[in-house]
Amino acid sequence: MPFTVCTWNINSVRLREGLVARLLEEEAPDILCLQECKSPVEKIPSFGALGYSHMIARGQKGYNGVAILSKTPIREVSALDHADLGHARHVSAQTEDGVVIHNYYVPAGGDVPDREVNEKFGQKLDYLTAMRDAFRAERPERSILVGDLNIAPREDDVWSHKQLLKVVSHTPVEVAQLGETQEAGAWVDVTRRNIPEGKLYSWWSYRAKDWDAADKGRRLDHIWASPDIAGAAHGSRVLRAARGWEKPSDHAPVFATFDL
DNA sequence: ATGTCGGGGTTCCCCCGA
Repeated sequence: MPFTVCTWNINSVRLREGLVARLLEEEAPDILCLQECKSPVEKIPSFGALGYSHMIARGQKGYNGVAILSKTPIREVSALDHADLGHARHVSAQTEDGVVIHNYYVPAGGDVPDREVNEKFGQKLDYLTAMRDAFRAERPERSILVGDLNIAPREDDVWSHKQLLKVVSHTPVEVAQLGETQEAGAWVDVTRRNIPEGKLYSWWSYRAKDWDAADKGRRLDHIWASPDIAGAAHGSRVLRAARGWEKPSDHAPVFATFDL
């Protein structure tokens, strides 16, 4: 059975309840993973009326927050507070088919890419180290990792490699750290396996006058799979149009389909 | 330094975080 997963940094699930509903109605993924819900779990709107009656989430007031919505039953596997930040940045759940879905919101890391002067950058690196160590301790199998990883690793994942080398999200130290995390789990970057060539973005700043025309994007949102199921993935895409919806999130949804 | 958003609190503006 084909199985479609979607990841979307929604930047407030309560403010954008209507956009989530639109996505579910128009695209009907089997699983939708949200980040930056910015809501306590009990205040996340229900999407049960649209057929998504199962949700596993972690939330906190005002910041962060991750949720996994599903058409079919899912059971919680874990909710990890990597680097002991006290944040709601991860939750994982297992489908009835035995597939584990990890939903991550990696810290953005502030403005200055130097942990000596910017504590948030240090927290981002520490968070990635903790992720890496968790996958070294237990190699993922039959698993999918999605989320806003807040790093655009490849040169063609940003509008200008040269101009972003010192910008948090594309610095060599972050890219190396993300690479270690990916390697620790033998994770396959499904999006780039399916779309190996060309510029590809999932985020465009609110600050650009005309985000579409300027197209100064970055690929911060990712779908990875463990090597045992990565070959089953196809149909990866970014729903760029959602960035142009009314009162949009600054991130676009990313999709992949698995024949499992 | 700046741009534009969202949330929360010391609210009807200001701060933080992104």
